[in-house]
Amino acid sequence: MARRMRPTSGPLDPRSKAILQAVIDDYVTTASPVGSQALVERYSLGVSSATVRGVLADLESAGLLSHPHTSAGRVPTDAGYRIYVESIVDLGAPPPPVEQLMIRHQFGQVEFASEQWFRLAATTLASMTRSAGLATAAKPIAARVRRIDLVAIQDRLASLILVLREGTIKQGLIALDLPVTQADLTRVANLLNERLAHLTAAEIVAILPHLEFALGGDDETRSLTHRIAERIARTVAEFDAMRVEEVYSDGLLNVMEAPEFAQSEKLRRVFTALENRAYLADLIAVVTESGRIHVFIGRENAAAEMGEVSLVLAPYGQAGRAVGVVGVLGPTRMAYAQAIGTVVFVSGLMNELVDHLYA
Amino acid sequence: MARRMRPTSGPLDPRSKAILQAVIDDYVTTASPVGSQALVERYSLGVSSATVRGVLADLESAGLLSHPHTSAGRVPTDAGYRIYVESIVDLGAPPPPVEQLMIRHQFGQVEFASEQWFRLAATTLASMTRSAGLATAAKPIAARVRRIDLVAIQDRLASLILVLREGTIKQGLIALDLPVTQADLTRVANLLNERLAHLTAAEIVAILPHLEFALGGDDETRSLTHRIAERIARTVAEFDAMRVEEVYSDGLLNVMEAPEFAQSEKLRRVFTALENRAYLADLIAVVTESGRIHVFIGRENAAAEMGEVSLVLAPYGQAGRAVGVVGVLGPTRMAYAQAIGTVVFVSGLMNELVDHLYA
DNA sequence: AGTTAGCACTCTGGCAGTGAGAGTGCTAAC
DNA sequence: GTTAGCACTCTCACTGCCAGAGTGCTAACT
Repeated sequence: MARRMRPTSGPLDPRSKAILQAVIDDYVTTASPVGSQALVERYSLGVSSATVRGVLADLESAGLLSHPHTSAGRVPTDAGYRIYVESIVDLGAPPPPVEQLMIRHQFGQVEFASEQWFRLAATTLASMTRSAGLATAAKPIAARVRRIDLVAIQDRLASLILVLREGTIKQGLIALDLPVTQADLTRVANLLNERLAHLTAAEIVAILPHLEFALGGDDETRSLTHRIAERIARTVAEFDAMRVEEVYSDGLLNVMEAPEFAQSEKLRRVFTALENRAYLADLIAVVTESGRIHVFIGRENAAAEMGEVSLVLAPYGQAGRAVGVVGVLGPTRMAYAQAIGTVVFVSGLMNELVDHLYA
Repeated sequence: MARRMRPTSGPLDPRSKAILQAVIDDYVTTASPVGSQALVERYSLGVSSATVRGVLADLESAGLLSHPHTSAGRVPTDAGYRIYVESIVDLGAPPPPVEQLMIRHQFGQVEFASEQWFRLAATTLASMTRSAGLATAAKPIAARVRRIDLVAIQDRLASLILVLREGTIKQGLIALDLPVTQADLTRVANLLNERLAHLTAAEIVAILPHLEFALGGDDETRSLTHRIAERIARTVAEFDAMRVEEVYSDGLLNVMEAPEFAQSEKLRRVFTALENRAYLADLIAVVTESGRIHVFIGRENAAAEMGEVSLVLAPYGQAGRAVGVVGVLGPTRMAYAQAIGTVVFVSGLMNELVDHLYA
């Protein structure tokens, strides 16, 4: 039985690989353990069920398949999925051209640089993969101010509205020492727009000392302008420091439909993991830093709640300027090829949109 | 057996009412059908289990209780809950003073007129009632423009930023016939701010014809200004026409924990109903129009997916100016008294905030 | 050597049967 | 009108049982 002696770490011979792939394909569609007979019937492997049984036993001792119980078929382990994913990660199965066209069309109709991009990305991913779709906004490394506006709310209360280059709008309140009119605020806003447009937080801080001298007007106006400029710098810096602003998700219902989540307890764990976004933020950081697509499979996830789901996440945007993440979340038993192809496609689309924004 | 002959439509005698209430209280906490013995043990009803059995049989034939099977205890029907709710709807059980104080404090820390209000309301309701919390923004009947800003994006593309009195920010793109600079746009924005501030959509439309004459500047600027003013009127009108902008929700996980949703199929139906927001929008319309708290119990809901959940929804705001809705969603087996008390309390808080905004 | 047919073995899932427990409805006495 | 007593019903958990599916092993075959 030299076969059984093969070191578990070595690369798989083609036949074993084909059979592993067949097991995974079958299990992904049927959701039930797959036996040797079913394999020879459904896939043209060119060998008998007895031979397949031998290979299955090998794959199991290599840790790629598992056995719910003696007389059940085989189920892929996370390691098995891993091997499978490694062999397809570079390409996946891209969506059919017709769908690609449809989706391009939809993206064309959505407003420039608005949060609708990300919602649409999540929705598209969800409906194409029948899993949950995830998307984060493209977050600039160092955001730049595009436009500043000040709105009088009450005597001593103003609202600061900050439009960043990437289209993000930040709003905040400013309490004032002295009563001001909308006209005062408009004047200050115009001044600030002149001086601060296109600057980053650091650049604003750098010119703060020079700002006061450059300004005309009375003492109060100068001090007010200075305070607001500081506030703007702080707001932009806070935005820069945020790891992930928000994760848009859609199609969580698709995940609920998977038979493995029929007992709502498991489902609950997944939702809990998603609701506390810290873990997701970690994964997103990994993906953006590496700059390439990642597949996180089941228990490979550090978070125990994620033990039965997989994530396919891809970064998009321009490294060093603005990056975001799109991806899908589904049961470990996921159609990885399709999921990877779709995520790659959508991240490509988002790349184009970001390029357009920075052109 | 005169007892059994009582017309089912008549008002309940005090003892029956007390027993119905005991059944509901017990069932709400234990989630399992309650029998006559359990009732006499746990509640001081002053009568024997045999008597209670008689009353239970009456309540059942009146359609207020039901019987999963011969030898199980009683379970309240939707009609039973309805009777119960009618008797407490005016007051409910307000949250304990300590909690009230804590929540007031939290609301005090949140920014004025921002969406954080509504998120906080939903979160607060969720954690206090251990159900899902819901909240919509206070939607003005006729929104007024507070501030207009125009940002140059590209040569012939500008972004319109519209701040409404209620704090809502609307953003939209405007394609331009001729290339313009940010300076041009700023000039136009200043003009528009002068003329359109504090106006409603209808009022803007009314002054549109006079706008052009009043303006100086060249033909192009005049036509641009006119076009943007039209666009503003349209945007505000669209906002007015929207029934419900967004429903913030939190604590859906709490609902997942209820034993009646252990099979995820039922859960899925509820989520589906919430995801397609049309039905929720209907309910919200009912509540805002009536101006009072509403309890929608189980199958009373027209939407079949909602057959196993109840909603407690209360309006807040100022009738005729701006109204929104807060509430909770939970299993039919819900602690109605607590839920009603909490919703009333939170809607009161939101009232104060709105009053402050319009003061 | 690798492959295959045959076969004994194991384990699950569904089904019927059983008994304890809970709760009812009815009746007769208070 | 209320209560005690009791026969009755129905569920739930447990058991034993059987068919079916799938395995692992061995011996024969190419």
